[in-house]
Amino acid sequence: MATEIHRARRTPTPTIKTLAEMTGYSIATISKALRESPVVAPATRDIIYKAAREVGYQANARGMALRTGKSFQAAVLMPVTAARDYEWDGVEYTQTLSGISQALEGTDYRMSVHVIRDAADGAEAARRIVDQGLADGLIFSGILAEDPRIDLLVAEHFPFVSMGRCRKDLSYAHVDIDNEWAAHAATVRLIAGGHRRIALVNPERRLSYALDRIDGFVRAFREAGLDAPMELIAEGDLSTHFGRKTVIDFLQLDDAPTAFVCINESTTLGVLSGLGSLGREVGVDVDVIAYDDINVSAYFTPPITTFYQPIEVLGRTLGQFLLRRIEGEDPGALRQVFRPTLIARQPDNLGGRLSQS
Amino acid sequence: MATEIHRARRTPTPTIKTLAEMTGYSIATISKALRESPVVAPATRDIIYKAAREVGYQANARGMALRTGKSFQAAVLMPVTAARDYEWDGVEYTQTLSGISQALEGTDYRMSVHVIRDAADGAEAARRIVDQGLADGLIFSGILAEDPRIDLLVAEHFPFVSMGRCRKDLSYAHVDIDNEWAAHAATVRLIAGGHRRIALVNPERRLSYALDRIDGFVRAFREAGLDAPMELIAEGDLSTHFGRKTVIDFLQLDDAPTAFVCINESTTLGVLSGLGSLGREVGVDVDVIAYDDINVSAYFTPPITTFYQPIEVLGRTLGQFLLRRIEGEDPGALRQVFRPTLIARQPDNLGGRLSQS
DNA sequence: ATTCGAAATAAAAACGTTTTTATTTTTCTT
DNA sequence: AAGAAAAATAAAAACGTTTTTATTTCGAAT
Repeated sequence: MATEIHRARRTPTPTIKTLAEMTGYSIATISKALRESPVVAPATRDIIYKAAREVGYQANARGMALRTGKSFQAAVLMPVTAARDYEWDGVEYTQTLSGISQALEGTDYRMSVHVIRDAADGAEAARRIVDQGLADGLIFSGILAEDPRIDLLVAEHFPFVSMGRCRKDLSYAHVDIDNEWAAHAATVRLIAGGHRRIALVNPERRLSYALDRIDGFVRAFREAGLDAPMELIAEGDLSTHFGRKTVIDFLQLDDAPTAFVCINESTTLGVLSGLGSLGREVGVDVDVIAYDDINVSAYFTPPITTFYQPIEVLGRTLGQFLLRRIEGEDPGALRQVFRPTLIARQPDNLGGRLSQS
Repeated sequence: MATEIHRARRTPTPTIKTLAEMTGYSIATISKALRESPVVAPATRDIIYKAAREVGYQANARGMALRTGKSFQAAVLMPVTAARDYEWDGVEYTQTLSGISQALEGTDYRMSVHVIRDAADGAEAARRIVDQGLADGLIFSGILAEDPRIDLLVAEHFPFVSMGRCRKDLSYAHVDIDNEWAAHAATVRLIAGGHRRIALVNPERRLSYALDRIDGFVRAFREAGLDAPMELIAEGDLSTHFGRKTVIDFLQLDDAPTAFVCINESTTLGVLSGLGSLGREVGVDVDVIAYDDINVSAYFTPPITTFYQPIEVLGRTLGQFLLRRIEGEDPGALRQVFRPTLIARQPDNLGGRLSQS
């Protein structure tokens, strides 16, 4: 049997050298022309472009990378729950990645994803990316009140954009959801409905946005001249299990909550599951306001009032900001805080009904 | 004000040249020693390794890439729904990515994610990855009965592993879930429970696993000496909306189904939502068997019987297979089909109860 | 008409590897 | 002890760019 020819190269992939031979110019001129350098004569530029198009020239990323020291990679740290038994942890990353990738489209940058299991893991990954030059920029979320990654990257002058803000006063590019505002709005709404015992189903306190939400929650009570029920702030991971457990625990209290503000869709499902098990009905016995990550609250039974913020938009902004950071733009100019929109699906006036009886 | 020094290099990152100077050997020997080439004397190797450890030498990926023509990237095509109104979809992809990344840990490979919006997009991405050498291997899912990506990659001898099998008789590395078996098992279970009118909530027929599931569905009926109700096979995207719509449509039929076999968790939620709207109760009026992607069916009200397959394991296998493919291993040896386990949470014997009345 | 300076292009070096080829050193054979 | 073969190492080339430095060309000024 004849030897098989693997991957027979039809034409040896065109390089800058190919173009040099085609046009008679030197490779230096070719390079400059393609980079739109002003030193090369317009006429020459045109000729070179034409040749490039003709053979379908694509700059070799590896050559560029070696010479420039860049990697043309935008790294994203993607958190994945470390739990052995996987539970939906409500971390909706596909949309984020989609948004980032949209922003990167048409540029020389590719998106590389680094899975991290916890905060320490994330810090280590950031360190590695910086030290080994694995990427030219970094995007990450799950920002801690004191986040070592932000400290590191700011100190190293490494381009990055965080999804979320830490509590330190540093200048860095970021995109965030206005959690303080949203928690405030949700709580105000429930207080207006007559609720006084409102539970906040919240993430762990070391997460920066957990604190933001507590701030908003407390402010709503304060503005109503009430004391916020701090003992009704549950702290945990974002799993469905946590939502369920919280409801079951809290409803055993003497002075049980009549309403729940949930952190995300995953916990909301758990809250509904818990209420179902206890025979309580949403909108009748208890009110729930949630955060809609994946646009599915409409399908819960009953549909739940939520705050909605399309994550893909955040992702796109993250990507755009990162590109600008990599270009050297000042981080101070690159910040955006989104306010989610309220989608009312429940009257949230259980309290009102209660007081009538 | 003095000029600020950005990223002051403490020590200029050690290269192979640094080691050459340290040890007195030539860079050629250093390279060979680090690559564990047998031509270099063991004693020399030790000296070089020691020096490498001492300065914390890390091979420069860009240099390696240029010289070897490799990219040290494992590309993953991640499908994201093109729908404007985002619906729960692809939530389980984070688990896949996590598994792949686990397999890549400790190797020189990084994971780059390419978001694709539809099948055509995917084919184009694959083409680009091959032509531009963007990666050394490729992983993708959402396999069509006739998948152009598989055709392309097989023809190009490009290393890849698919999550799912196409219907053509080709030799290629793949990982899959035994959908035929699972659909069969679910249907058998419902038939045994007394159901005759069983609906299959299925993905579009051009997807290979949609056909597998139909095969299993039909086989279960045939083995029971019955005709499969082909008119009760609903075809659509995997959205929650689709699940809901299917239920509402089907329950208007004269000869409406008494049971539903669902494709995934998202559609299941839609099915439950639909049943809720119609005032039907799961386990009383209708039985449902689902596929559990993200382990939350236990939290539905009521909990739903599901087939469960930890996606992360699939991801890990995908990654491992890809590495072996890149090493040049024969694709014929790299195939694995997983059978999900049944988690019974409902008796599924509504039919039995019906026939008693 | 020379010379000068600017504009355009070419040549050469460099980025950090791996690999091929060449050279030196060692070991063995007689 | 000389020579050949084998082992170990060194030198050089190459991968495809970008960038710095050098050279050529051309028009303008004297």
